[in-house]
Amino acid sequence: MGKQTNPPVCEIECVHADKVDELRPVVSALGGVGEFVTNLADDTRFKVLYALSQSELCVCDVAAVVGVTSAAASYHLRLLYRTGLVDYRRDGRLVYYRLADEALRPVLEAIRTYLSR
Amino acid sequence: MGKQTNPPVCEIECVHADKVDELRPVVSALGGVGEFVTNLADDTRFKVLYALSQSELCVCDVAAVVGVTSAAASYHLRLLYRTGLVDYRRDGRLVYYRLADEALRPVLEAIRTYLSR
DNA sequence: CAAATACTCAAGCGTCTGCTTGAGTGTATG
DNA sequence: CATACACTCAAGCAGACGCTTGAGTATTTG
Repeated sequence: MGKQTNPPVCEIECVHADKVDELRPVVSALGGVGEFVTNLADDTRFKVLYALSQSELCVCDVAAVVGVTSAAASYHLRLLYRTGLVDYRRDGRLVYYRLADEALRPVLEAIRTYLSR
Repeated sequence: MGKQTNPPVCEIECVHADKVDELRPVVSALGGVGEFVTNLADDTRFKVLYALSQSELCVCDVAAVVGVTSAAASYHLRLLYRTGLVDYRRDGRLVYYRLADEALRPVLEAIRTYLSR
């Protein structure tokens, strides 16, 4: 028989190995993308970030703007805080969240621009 | 009884209703974000897109650059094709993928800039 | 100090999704 | 025409993830 039905698909670089060799380091340098991109990934989280890029907001307001429960908003805000994308300050009973890094703004704007293309 | 342990958390806009009323329509106008952001979301898919923004590549090359099997690369490329982010051309046995929309490039660049901040 | 409020936390659920696997398609080659 | 190759497809699985729920914390208020 010797019927190799399914070889490992393609083990070597098929076409220009030069291009591959050139791009591979660049792309793997993007390694840390993970946390950041993953956070942008989610619909709700992107909306939260975009809202915060427009104005500092408390959890309830974020929930109202985005259209989820406060618990859900809190869940996402905590996630974003843990990955350093947002920061907060406490004022009495209220907790106000804001973008942690101004560098985020152009990214959000670039995406919004693309979306309204 | 009568112990309301867990009311729906916060049913009304707690703070500035004006801000909320202002932002809500803007944010829900982002509604269609879904497909696009979700596609950017994934680590692998972002790398694929970034690689394609640098050069047209066949599936095997994408796989080699990004570091996944050809089947996995094909899976992501098909996904990206179905949402209109990439396009392809066939040349003999090889299938070359490329960005479908130049408007994507600034978005990818904005993210990369942020990442190398 | 007790009650109310704004939020956080941890556990759990249902769902989604990235990747594998094995088969199938289209193209080139001997 | 048979074989090899590059890629696609569909099914399936394991792990991840969004959101809910109910309890817990910090702060204000009567």
